[in-house]
Amino acid sequence: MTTIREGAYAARLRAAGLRPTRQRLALAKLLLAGPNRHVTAEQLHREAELNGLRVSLATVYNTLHQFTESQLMREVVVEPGRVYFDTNMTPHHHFYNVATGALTDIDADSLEIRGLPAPPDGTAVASVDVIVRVSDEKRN
Amino acid sequence: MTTIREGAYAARLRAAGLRPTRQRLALAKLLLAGPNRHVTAEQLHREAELNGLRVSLATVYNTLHQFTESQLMREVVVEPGRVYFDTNMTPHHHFYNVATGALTDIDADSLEIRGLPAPPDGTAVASVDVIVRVSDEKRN
DNA sequence: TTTTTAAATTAAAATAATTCTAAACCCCTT
DNA sequence: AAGGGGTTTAGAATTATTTTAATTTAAAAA
Repeated sequence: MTTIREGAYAARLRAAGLRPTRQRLALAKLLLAGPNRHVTAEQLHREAELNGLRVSLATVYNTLHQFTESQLMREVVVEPGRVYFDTNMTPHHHFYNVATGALTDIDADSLEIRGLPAPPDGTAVASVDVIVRVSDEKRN
Repeated sequence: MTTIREGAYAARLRAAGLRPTRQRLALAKLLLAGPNRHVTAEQLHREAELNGLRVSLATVYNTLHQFTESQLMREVVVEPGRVYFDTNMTPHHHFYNVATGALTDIDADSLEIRGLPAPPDGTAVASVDVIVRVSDEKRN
């Protein structure tokens, strides 16, 4: 027992095989406290600095990717050059507002996909991502 | 009747409001002759040069985007930094082999999506993209 | 506790994909 | 044949991300 008491986030990082460093802990708190979030690396970096954490953008990228590998988050690509990191790890899909960039979750349970053909020879399905692109309806 | 006879590709470009220039015609032939294709800008650029067309990468990008706007093609984003241009304009989805980068079409008619919730307030569904990620099954 | 070791962080440079710029060019009409 | 405006181009610029190499820090060993 080297440490008397260990925070819940430190424990989660350890469980994922990641050393609970200052910056990882701070980012984990920003990301994983409260409701699910969709953030870009740039957004999270700005947010961290606003909260007084001195952290480089490279570290934010590293950390987001490590969290993704460790299944603490997932990545969502909606457009060229637009990648979100998503803290919602339950199976789900997304609405993507092409005008505002806003992502909204769609619970996987509410969606049923039937008739999916067999995948190409020698391959197996790893995951299914549905992105429903939406736009402001006033238009037209 | 300014021109006696006009190639089929020139006519298609005109119909899309694009002047049938040498490079646009050549790229259109590469893309739209034969079966449907999934290409990156870089691939098409290399292919054009192999076929003796002197064309800059910027023009390939411009042309692919113009073709996309004109509904001659569509764009498919599968991963950060990986954009394919797809000549199949019938409604369809994709298998994406994460190991090889290969895209395979899934006819939209074969797929049925039920239970899609209402889109966020003030928005209307523009399109639905399904990407089924597959990997080599030998693994494991 | 101090030392050691390996991992993590950083600034800065590098890379990759794409877009912009401004000049040269060419398609089309007259 | 000539002129005008869209088109093409090389190269610079931009954006997003990754790498590098040096420094710092956390965890283990002494």
